[in-house]
Amino acid sequence: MPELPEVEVIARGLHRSLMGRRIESVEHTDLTRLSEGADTLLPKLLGRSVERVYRRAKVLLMQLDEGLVLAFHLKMTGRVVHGGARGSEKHDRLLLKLDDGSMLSFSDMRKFGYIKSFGPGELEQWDFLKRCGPEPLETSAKDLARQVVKRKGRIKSLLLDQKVVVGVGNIYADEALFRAGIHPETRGIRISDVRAAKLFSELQGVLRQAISENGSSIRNYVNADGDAGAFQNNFNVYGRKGKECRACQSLLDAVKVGGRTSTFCPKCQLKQC
DNA sequence: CCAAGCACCTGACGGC
DNA sequence: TGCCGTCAGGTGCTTG
Repeated sequence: MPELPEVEVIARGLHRSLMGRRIESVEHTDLTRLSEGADTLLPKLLGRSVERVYRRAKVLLMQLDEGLVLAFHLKMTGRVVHGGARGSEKHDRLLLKLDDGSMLSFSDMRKFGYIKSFGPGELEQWDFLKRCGPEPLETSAKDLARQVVKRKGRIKSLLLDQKVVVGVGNIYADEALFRAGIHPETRGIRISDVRAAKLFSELQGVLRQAISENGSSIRNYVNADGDAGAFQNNFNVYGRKGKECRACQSLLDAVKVGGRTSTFCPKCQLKQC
């Protein structure tokens, strides 16, 4: 579900509300298909305190005491929400009670998401993170551009490739391509260095703006407090097929690129093969 | 190594 | 009302 801005907003919210909280009990688990069984995960959690919550790529990371780190990948429909006491709900996978009586829940309708735990020094050895490319907001647009201008793949797929750049999903890839005036099917190798740098500069802008507006809510996303984001009101193309381009009033079109719907303006984003 | 396509899962929605 | 196809914010595996 969430892309970089949504995970970042969740991480900041949880960091504020969970710092110093201790896990008192596990109220509910459905860890079927999660990477770790309840028998090994749950004993590690009891009595641990939260020291820091942060994000790397699209992964939410919770640093606990004794060097333990919990990693949450939300995939398409995962949620991590902190709030008042409540009973378990249909898609809850893990429900923790904290020492102030509040609850932390991880739920995921489609069950693509997962939780992994890491002991001291183990997080750095995690293959998933080792394979990840640069963070888009901590790398210059020029350096990011180098990753795509030699590649034969279509630019939309390259933006979604976490080895090229992390954190970008279907929404922000389409929005960045629109802002840069690049057709999603354009081959990386057909894009000049200057236009590729412009693309990543626009990507950085759209990601920053989305974070400042609490992320985008299409159907499932809510932040750590259970509130929806607002950036979906600023979409230029995502989910707007058949509507008028905000820049030129042409009707927006959509194609499948790498199996993902890619919405674009046929006039503002000319195809260059 | 790179590019592309399908698999994983549940639910919402539109057409008949 | 119900059945069927299609679609959904991501990634992993397999195939050329």
